[in-house]
Amino acid sequence: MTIYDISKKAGVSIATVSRVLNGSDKVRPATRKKVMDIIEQYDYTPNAFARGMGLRSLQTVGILCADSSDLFLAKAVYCLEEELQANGYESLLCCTGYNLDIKQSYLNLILSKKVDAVILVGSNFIGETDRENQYIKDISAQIPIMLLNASYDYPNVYSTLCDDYTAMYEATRSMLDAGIDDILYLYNSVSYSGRRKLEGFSAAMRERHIADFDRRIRMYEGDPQQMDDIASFVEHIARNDGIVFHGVIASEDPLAIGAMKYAGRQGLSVPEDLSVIGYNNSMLTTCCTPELTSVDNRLETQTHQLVQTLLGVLAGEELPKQSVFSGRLITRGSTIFQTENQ
Amino acid sequence: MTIYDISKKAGVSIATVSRVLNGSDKVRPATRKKVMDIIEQYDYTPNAFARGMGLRSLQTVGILCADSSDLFLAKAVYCLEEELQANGYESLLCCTGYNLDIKQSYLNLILSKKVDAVILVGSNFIGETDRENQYIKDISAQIPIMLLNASYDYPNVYSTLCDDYTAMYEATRSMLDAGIDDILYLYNSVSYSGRRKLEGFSAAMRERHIADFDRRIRMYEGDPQQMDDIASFVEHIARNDGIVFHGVIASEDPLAIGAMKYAGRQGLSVPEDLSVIGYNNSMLTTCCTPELTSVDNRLETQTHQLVQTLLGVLAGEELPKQSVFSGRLITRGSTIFQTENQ
DNA sequence: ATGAAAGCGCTAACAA
DNA sequence: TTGTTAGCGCTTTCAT
Repeated sequence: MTIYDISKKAGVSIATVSRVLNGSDKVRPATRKKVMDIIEQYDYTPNAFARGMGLRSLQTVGILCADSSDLFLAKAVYCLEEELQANGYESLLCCTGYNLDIKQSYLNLILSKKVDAVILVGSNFIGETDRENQYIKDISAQIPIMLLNASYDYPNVYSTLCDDYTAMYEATRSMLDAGIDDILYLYNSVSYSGRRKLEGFSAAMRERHIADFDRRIRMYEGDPQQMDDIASFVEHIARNDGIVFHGVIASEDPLAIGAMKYAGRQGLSVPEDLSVIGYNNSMLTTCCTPELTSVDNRLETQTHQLVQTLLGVLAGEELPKQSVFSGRLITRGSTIFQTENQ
Repeated sequence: MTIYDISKKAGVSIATVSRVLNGSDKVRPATRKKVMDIIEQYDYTPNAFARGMGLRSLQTVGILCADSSDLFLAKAVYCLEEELQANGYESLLCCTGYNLDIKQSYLNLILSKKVDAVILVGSNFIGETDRENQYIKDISAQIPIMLLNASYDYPNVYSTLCDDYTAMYEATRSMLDAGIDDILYLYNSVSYSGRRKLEGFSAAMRERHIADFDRRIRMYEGDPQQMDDIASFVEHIARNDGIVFHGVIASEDPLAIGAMKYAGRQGLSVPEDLSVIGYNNSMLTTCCTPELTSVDNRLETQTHQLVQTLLGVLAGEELPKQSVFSGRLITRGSTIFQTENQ
């Protein structure tokens, strides 16, 4: 069923059908109705490809994320899709995995679909070297790039993120203020955001002149969904490396949960013997006992802002290149201290 | 940059460029190289829409899921994407929400993109009435429909699912065998799969002649990611409705976690005072203390099977309309009984 | 092995 | 208000 078939059946030209389809106001109501009836009767849907051939926008944005089964990324994608849809945009999602080459080819692919913009979800799309980020420059020459939870300063690239550095700095300060200074820092990603968190932690520790704090910074390289493996990893640090700690700060909630699990195995009680802070304020924080204190990076606020910025950019407005939100520590049972925030 | 530009620069015709692009073997190696060099030099990617105009397959399948932030659905989508990509297919994801009308329009949308097939993830795409499922019939006339975790008997519709009825029946039996027969059954969805689980539970209870067991079947209608709300819901059942129970079986892990949280609040210990069984064997099962016994519905096995079936169907093979896997109970600390399965 | 040319289904000038 | 027509970029016969 094509526009030709419809036009024939309706006794009008294809242009008129096209006008009806695109909601042009230059169609007589009677004509419109006649055409609409045929369209509905035959349940006709215009071919998206033929339509895409025209030059105009397709009201579509590409969303790339490394791993849609990651709790944080999945929620981000969901919020973005919802928000975009509410504003009349479709979204095209690709999960790229964590390999940069693949990312690049996915981006080309998505570009070939004439998206109006692309959203890169998560900070692992930004590398440390210029060469790694070249692909961003290339693409931004064609369409706007929106970064969620990452930052890159370049024309036509817009960043929305949480100030992970300060959030982590303050979370660390809270723990230090509670008198705990032998803190194990767990992380599992060296992405932009991962590095910022680590820097925030280090800054707070250095400021308080905590000796050898970097001996207690450990990277977990296993599957972050396997709490048992994480617990074993922590156990190994405590036992084999002889590291003593009364606090754990993790760059992701699952790592923190793993640390709590370790505590459980050792008969240590949380928070009396071990204080634990996670990051992302995900659903997991309320699944464990005690509940997990965690940094809320205001994902929904971020996705909302990102889409608003995107709409503005597409409308040709001048908008800030970077929108930074503050994180906030949500205090729950896994820490003994209180903070001034709710 | 179009195929014309490339052909001009390479000094060949567009047909030759097209052949190179599509890996035809009717191109002299020297010519191929000449063209490839230009393509790479200009980082040219063919326009997907123009390409889509031709009648052939675009090697794309549409994936629809209600809510990509749901732990189970997100993982399913991820596994499917991965598996499809490994087999040279792209995927187009749409999150539809739980409203049927929207589903329908999404499906039309996805169809207009000439996908080779569509995968419906989760059982909430199948309604109870014929009218609700009419859209499936319509679409299956055009392309194959793959159902994950749902079943519908119709030509060109292929189902891959877990036998939720039996899995839940056996889980219930396990609990009954352990001497617990005042069981609270929590659920939050009346989807096909939700109904099957409930039927399995009821069958086991009826078989043992448990009196009034249906008084302890309760539907939670709030946000399933809010453990606290779930806990309050359970508390309400216990207190206001005066229901006594020493076991909880839930149709989803989060509901079970909520029940454990309720137990924690009441000073009840799990599993001594309350045995709890969840469903899906998600990441959450190892986040709580004690860990949650849960039914593993073998998601990865299912997604693998689904994609294999899909590839076969697209290749014109004759394949079973329905692939059913058995669930298995993974016993963890939230129950006292042991089962024979690992 | 390569090129010329006819569509694919639609949009958007331009005419009427 | 409606119709005619020229592309959009590519694939695919059909010639050569």
